Amino acid sequence: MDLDDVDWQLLELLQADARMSYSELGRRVSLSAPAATERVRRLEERGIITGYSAQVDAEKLGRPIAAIVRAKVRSLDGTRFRETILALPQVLAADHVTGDECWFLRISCGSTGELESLVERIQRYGETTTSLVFSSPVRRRGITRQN
Amino acid sequence: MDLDDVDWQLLELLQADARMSYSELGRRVSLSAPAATERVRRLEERGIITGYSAQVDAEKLGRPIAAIVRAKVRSLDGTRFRETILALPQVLAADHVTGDECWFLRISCGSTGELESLVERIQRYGETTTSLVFSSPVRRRGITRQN
DNA sequence: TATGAAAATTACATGTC
DNA sequence: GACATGTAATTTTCATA
Repeated sequence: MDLDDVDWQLLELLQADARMSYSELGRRVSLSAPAATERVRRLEERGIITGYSAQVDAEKLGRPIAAIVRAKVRSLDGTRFRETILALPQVLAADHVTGDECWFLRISCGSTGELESLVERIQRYGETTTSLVFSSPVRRRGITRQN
Repeated sequence: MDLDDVDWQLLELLQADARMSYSELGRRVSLSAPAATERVRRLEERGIITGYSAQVDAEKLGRPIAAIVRAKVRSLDGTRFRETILALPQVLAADHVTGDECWFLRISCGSTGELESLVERIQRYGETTTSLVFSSPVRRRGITRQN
């Protein structure tokens, strides 16, 4: 997609700290603030930067249970599954993948009881396998330039 | 953790757009800019907000292959596994979970060849199961107040 | 609320094809 | 000469004591 060194630096800086000011970004990449601003604007426009989000500690927000639920969903039920399950607030991420167990859901909830009823709802669409998350040593590594 | 309505609103706003200015945040929650700033500062200080990051499109950055690799790692090899595998730039996330297949790795790479050699490296620590990601209909839902 | 800093906007310069 | 991309200068908005 034809990015130069400065674009990659900006991407890395913004993946590490999305609230960094344009002035500071400019300073770090040795560019004036307007030039840095324009670079970032173009990265957004091209769809390379898709958004900016605060990361929060789910545990501190009263949701200590994290789980990965894998589900086998029959293709006929796919639409309803997407409409109902994927819309639930406990579903933080959902990947449609190859193989027999075709959905991977990342779940966050307040108690094992809540997880239980959630899994039961998912099971109306097919078999599930649930794994509780002990820890996530790598949380969200940024995409870096691959040499 | 004793958050009020305004704190939750700020969390939702910042999870949706981490670059929103304090003035704008204040406007949205009917607070002065300094008051909003102080609220956010406290959320950071309390560890509720852990950071801010730009989201990027891996595909547009030349990494069209996303995969979930599940690995069975013998506990004796755990330390070396953490040191070597979890440090790789292709590993975007890693969860240590309950059950036999004790690691879930989210992989992003440029080609199936790259994925292959990565999986081979992981297999030195134990058996793996790899699923290619077709799509991720839910990418990173924010944590919202649960009623 | 007041001050300095940063963002947005405008105009202008430079380099590349 | 036209376009992309940068700096400089100015005004408005924002951050922060």
